[in-house]
Amino acid sequence: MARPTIDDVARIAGVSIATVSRTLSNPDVVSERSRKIVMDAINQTGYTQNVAAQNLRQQRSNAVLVLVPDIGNTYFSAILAGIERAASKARMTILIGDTAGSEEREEEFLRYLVNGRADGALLLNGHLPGSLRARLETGGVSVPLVSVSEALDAPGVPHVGINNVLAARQATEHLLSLGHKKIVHLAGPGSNILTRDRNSGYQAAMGDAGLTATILEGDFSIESGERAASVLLSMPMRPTAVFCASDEMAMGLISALYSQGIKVPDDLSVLGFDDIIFGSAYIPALSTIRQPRHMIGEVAMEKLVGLMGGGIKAASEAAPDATSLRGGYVTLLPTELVLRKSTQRLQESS
Amino acid sequence: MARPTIDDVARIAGVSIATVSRTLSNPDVVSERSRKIVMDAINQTGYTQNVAAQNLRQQRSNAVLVLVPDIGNTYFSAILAGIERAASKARMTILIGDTAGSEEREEEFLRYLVNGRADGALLLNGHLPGSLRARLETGGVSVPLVSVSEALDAPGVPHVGINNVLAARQATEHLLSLGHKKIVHLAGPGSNILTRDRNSGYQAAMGDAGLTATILEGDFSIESGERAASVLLSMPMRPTAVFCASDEMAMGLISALYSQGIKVPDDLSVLGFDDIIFGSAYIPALSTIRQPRHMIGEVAMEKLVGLMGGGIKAASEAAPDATSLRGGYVTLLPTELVLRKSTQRLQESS
DNA sequence: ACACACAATGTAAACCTTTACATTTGGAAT
DNA sequence: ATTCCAAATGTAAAGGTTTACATTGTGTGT
Repeated sequence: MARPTIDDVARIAGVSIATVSRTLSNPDVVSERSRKIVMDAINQTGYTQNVAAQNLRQQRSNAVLVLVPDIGNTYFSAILAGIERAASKARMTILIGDTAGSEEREEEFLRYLVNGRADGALLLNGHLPGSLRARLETGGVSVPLVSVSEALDAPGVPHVGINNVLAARQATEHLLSLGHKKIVHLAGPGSNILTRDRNSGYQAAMGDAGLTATILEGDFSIESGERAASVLLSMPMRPTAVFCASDEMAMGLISALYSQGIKVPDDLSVLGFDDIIFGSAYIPALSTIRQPRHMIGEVAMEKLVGLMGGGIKAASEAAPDATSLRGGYVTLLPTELVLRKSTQRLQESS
Repeated sequence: MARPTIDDVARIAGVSIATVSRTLSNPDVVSERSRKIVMDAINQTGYTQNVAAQNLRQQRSNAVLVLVPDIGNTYFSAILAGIERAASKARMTILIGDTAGSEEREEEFLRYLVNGRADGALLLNGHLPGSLRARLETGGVSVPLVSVSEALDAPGVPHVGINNVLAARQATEHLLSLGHKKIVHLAGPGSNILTRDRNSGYQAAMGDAGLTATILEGDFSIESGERAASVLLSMPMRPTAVFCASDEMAMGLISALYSQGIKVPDDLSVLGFDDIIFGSAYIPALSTIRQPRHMIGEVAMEKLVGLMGGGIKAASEAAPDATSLRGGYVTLLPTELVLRKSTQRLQESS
């Protein structure tokens, strides 16, 4: 027997299909009696609405596209968990698209927005291909979009993330307060907006202290942290502290230093960024800047739902101390310095 | 101007909508000339097929549900990356459902299979609610399903994962070969099929060596590794090696031991499981059993696509040395012992 | 010149809902 | 009893495809 349709239910209940549809979508307008009969028929048949038909008729999918550069990366997957949560609260389905660094795949996924597979998108990849940007804004019918974590270079797209310049300044000042003067920043890829912000926060703090800034470019990965170790050690004036733009790089760095006999924090202080879950079990336990990744995801999703005119209740309540800029277009969630064992006061001996 | 439909394209091209549909879905049956005209019209209008209409008509969604216990967990997210990859190759969309341990959410997501949102599912959560199990098999129209990593207790559902008893035996024998005799196994939750398999692999190896097995129950998390440290230290006969059922637990354990002055591997050898990316940057670098998580995901997805009658080419080629049991129902991918620094030969001194 | 086969195209139905609008029903007010 | 109104229900159209079947056109073999 084929899947039951609304007609089957209507026939069994002895009402019209309109009544069946209404008991499901808008129960208040149908009489108590009918509602009961219909529900019985539904239970009896095991009927569920066909979403394809629903989507077709309603011209929306109740789904949102989430574009991530790498779903396997803890940094993103934690944000995804937050997104999932908010989505489920708003009864939305999420379609996760892993671009894997390919612009082609990126475009492919973004087509979901025009072919009706998704009603809006959360962009965690810091990029919106021009080909689609134009298209999405054609005719003034702009698609609900919000950039997450990594801001978009497009104007007018709401954003939720952290204040990277502030966070980097906070990080640098911590190291400064421990007496360090030769502090280098192991940064992310230069093309990155995140990186540019963090660089300027670091530079500002160093400048304020009358010190010279040194930036090493990495790519957030463990390996790039490892590679940084040897260049650090070969520097004419060996630094006493390094502020890494990701916990991964910090770990790679520390472990590579360790195998060359340099101990953290005794010989060198290392500060991470992100506060991924493995930092606390690292040896030494990693001092870092915490990003509220789960909340970033949640807030972003709530914002998107708001944009789509959906009826989620307290979009702002979730993040009581968020900063809003540009008239609410940009939401910056607070970061936190978490002090563990990988940074310490500069030893006078040296 | 509203989104162009197939009618618009047909009108502009001066052909029927059938021809337009055919040039898109089955180009060979339309003449070169028409194809050209139609494509021009498509480019001119920016037409894309409406998926809702397509799904409705074709009675399928080309989407699969992927049920995970926790999307934020690296273990799963790496598998997801593999799934994504294979899905994209097969031009399938994946819907990731994070059950977050709630059976209610689990059921909610599984309803996707009956309401037409998804055509099949990949189950990474080791569980299929009875309420739906019956329903899915009603009328012999069973839904394409494959369990991944954690086998299902349901019969007849294809599975792809690793040979946990073999892997655990391999792990234990490694420790044995280093001269250890007092080896305890820090296991996962007892309810878990994975755990039961690994336990028996460990027990078998210990039995073969004429040694007594000791199992400590954990839950795969860093914290449960930390907690294990104190119970390990308070054991009458302190073990010289511990085999952990996850890298997370291994790290938690090592770090908690470290803060109590016990050094790994000098005072105690620790072997992990999974080979998550952070193991190599850990101090000491973690010896572990590698699970080919990316490939597990890929193979699982390919298998599912096969079940759905889809036309993916070489489903088996991806995993040349996989073991197939029960007539292809169970695919077990090879694990690998990766030796790093956290295990070493038992020092005779003690 | 004709029949025939085959390729290309077109027509129209079907997929399953939601919802604007029309109709019915029952009761209240006159 | 009649009129009117509101609540409940029903009817039918619309949403955009795919595809079975029908039709048209073109060339081949006689």
